[in-house]
Amino acid sequence: MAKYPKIPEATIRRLSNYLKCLENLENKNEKVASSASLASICNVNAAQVRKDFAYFGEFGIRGMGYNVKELKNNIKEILGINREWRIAVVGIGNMGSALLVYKDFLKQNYRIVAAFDIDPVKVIGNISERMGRPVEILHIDRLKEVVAARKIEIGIITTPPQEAQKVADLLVNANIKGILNFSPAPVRAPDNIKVRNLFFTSALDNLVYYLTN
Amino acid sequence: MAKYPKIPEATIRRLSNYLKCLENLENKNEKVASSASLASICNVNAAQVRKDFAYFGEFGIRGMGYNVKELKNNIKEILGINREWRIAVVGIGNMGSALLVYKDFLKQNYRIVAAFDIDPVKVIGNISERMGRPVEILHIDRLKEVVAARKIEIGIITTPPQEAQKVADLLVNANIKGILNFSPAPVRAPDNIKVRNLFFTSALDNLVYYLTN
DNA sequence: TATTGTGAAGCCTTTCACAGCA
DNA sequence: TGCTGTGAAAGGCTTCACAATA
Repeated sequence: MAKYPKIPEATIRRLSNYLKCLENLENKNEKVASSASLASICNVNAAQVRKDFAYFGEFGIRGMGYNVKELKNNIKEILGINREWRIAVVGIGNMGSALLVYKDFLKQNYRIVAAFDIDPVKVIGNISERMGRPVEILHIDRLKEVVAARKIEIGIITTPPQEAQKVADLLVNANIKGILNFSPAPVRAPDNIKVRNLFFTSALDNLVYYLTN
Repeated sequence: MAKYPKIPEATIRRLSNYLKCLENLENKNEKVASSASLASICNVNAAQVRKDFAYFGEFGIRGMGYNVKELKNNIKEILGINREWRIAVVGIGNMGSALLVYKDFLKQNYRIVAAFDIDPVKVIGNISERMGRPVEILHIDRLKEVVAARKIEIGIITTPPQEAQKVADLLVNANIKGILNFSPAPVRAPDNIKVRNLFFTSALDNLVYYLTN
């Protein structure tokens, strides 16, 4: 732990973005990117780009720029995503089902290795089977057992909002390390568990604010 | 426009969060919330909460706190979401279909009034029909016409990443005002169009960074 | 008395400007 | 020459501490 000195949170957020942009450049067969070109793609200042990287090392070549592939790998290592992360999805409705087959997770080494619902039989009949059922849907009662057996570290919540906190508690009890909550009700967990609440409406709210003001 | 003075971007982001927390409190029949209680739920400093609101007016009662319902309405007005916003979803795969029936959008006055795909016939046979088809799936060629006819202001992109920029260009051409991109490829648009790229993996990347470091 | 609203201080982040280097 | 890496300056945000007040 504490592999790096104190890094601005905003820098960490931007790293993910740089990564997506670099993958894009790689797909276009671009080998090199300058801080200026990355900055323009990501809507930030070029000095910001250089400073963000400089927290972690000297990744660039003066007079040249950054090697796209190398920089990509460096960012992955910084973020800790240069290895597989095993994930459980809880709540296999429409959104949960969509995530089970979401292609970008696979590409990024995020592996959904278990799926849970309160009513797996119904779910299989309704949605998941039609999507090719990438993982078996299990009853929520088996959460703790399966999280341990399959070495799952992250839980994604895609239940209705009324169930979200209950599921979060179950995940904590199952010794999960981190929770990503897609349901529209904020969930809490003890301080040693990292929680991210991702509200779809927040992205729209933000957009709308800047459209209005 | 410019209804308010210069507000920190972070404040706008937090307002959405306060709103979700207030809705939660309202569901629990809480009538009043103090800056301290909101702060603890939202993991911010109490002075921060008060300052965030103070940019826009005096919403609280000294010695008492904030009236949950009033504060909720004030935030909605600030964000500009105290009216209906009409939305088109482009790309009706698993994620697009899930958004078409996403309940929290309805609750928040976000109305998906059109859905587009390159192959509406196939989509209807595959996914959307099974979800009760809340809106008719139209061919992407009709985008511009339908955006105008239905007074659509926001476009959501849920296509595969290779198509995302093309769709963004079509939305711009259709005189959309804002774009929310759910595909994992960043899209760009002229400065007068507001764009938000929402990458699911970014939320995981962030979580993983703090799990690792 | 309890809690808001807020000026001022402190801290953190961004940007500038240029030295350093391939 | 051109672009990175970085110290210093500028700017912005958060927190403190307390006056205001229901």
